[in-house]
Amino acid sequence: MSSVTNNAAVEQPVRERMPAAERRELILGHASEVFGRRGYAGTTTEQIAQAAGISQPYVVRMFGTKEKLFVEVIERALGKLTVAFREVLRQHSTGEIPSDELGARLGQAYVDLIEDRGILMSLMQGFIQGHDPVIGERARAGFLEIYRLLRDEAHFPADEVRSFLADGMLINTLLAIGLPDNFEGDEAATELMTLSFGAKLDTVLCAATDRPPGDRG
Amino acid sequence: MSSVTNNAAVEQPVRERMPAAERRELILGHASEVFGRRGYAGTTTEQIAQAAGISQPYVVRMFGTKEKLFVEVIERALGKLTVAFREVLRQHSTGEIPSDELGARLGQAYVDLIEDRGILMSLMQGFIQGHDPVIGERARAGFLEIYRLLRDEAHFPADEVRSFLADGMLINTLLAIGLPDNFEGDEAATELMTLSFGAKLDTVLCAATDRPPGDRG
DNA sequence: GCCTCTGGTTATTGATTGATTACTACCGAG
DNA sequence: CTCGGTAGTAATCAATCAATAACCAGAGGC
Repeated sequence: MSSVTNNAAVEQPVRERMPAAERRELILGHASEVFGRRGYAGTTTEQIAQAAGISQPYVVRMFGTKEKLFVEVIERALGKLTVAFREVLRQHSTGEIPSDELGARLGQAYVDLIEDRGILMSLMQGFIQGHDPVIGERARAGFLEIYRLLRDEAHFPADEVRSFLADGMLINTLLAIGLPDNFEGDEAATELMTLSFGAKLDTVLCAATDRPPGDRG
Repeated sequence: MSSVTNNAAVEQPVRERMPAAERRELILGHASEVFGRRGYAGTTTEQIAQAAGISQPYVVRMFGTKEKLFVEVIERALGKLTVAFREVLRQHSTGEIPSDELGARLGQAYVDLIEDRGILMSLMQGFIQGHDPVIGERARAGFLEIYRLLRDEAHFPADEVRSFLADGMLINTLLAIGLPDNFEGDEAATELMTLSFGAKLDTVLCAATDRPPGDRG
């Protein structure tokens, strides 16, 4: 054995074997992030592979095609979103949350999702891809699914649902243009973000720069 | 003169020479539409060329690079948006529009822009491209420009501006997922679109299917 | 009638990129 | 121990695409 081989053995195998299901979820997580940042067409399977620390062909083979991977990504994001909402609804149904707080709590649940930016951004990238026959179909269905959930399960008046969704789309857009990462103290940007992100502002700004919460530099 | 030549003269030359400035604007218009539908990375210069009825290299040579073309497209969209808003503000300053109607009129001006879908959609595609160093920079600056216009020139309270922008982003998202073209009578979709597009609903649905306004098929 | 500027075109190329193929390594069961 | 299934990789390919180069045509001044 050469010393090189010895070294390789000593330096901890960064890539270890992993059960397929676990690897799959790991890829989906990284794909969410990359797709969310660069969009469907703007992302290469190679970029996702690098983010996940594996080879490009493995990404493709595990999901069949890039398109199928993307659909799974937005399906997963949609799932996480509805789970978060339904959890709030469950707490409401058990009396843990009074009716006059339900709206605020659902809003809070949405804003909390900002922390995993991949979820909201990849969803938004799915929405913007509405012209695509496959992706668009899922995007529309997903959007309406959320609409119905808020109207029929949370029993919000239709226009309140509309307003709720509008606020969500503004949040998505502000994240998409990268305002928290590039506002550089701009007064208008700060004001708009304060109004839009509310109590979560700190978290949003820290996620951008990797500073601990509370540190305004 | 041969009869062929005569024919050609009669059948209007589909491609005639055109002053550069005019050709430029024509390309920008078609590029808005295609970029707006398929996104920056998802659009090829060839698709834009075909839409504009010219060759692909001509598109590239006229704008230098695909990226520069895209930046010009969102710059143009931003321009049309601010012109529309400032026209309302001008009418307000001359007393043609009372103060208590200003918000509704600005909203109307935005919704009116739906008719040229390329404008709103290409802008949105610019927003979603926020990670790009060149495009993102322009997208952020443009968004904040609109924010300041509404706050400092229309004198809206900050939270009303936020709410106004949120409504706009919802409209953009509904158009992006292609809901007006693919709702197929879905009750929830109809309700949401009615609330979001208001009086412009007819126009939106007709632009989708090329039916004259009023015809609900 | 020639010349040149403007408004185009065709042909081509070098890089990317999603996908396929064929191979290797590890691990647990019998 | 070996055999098969699972978890991967390296090598390669066929398309696609933005960009460049080289060329062509009409119109108008001189």
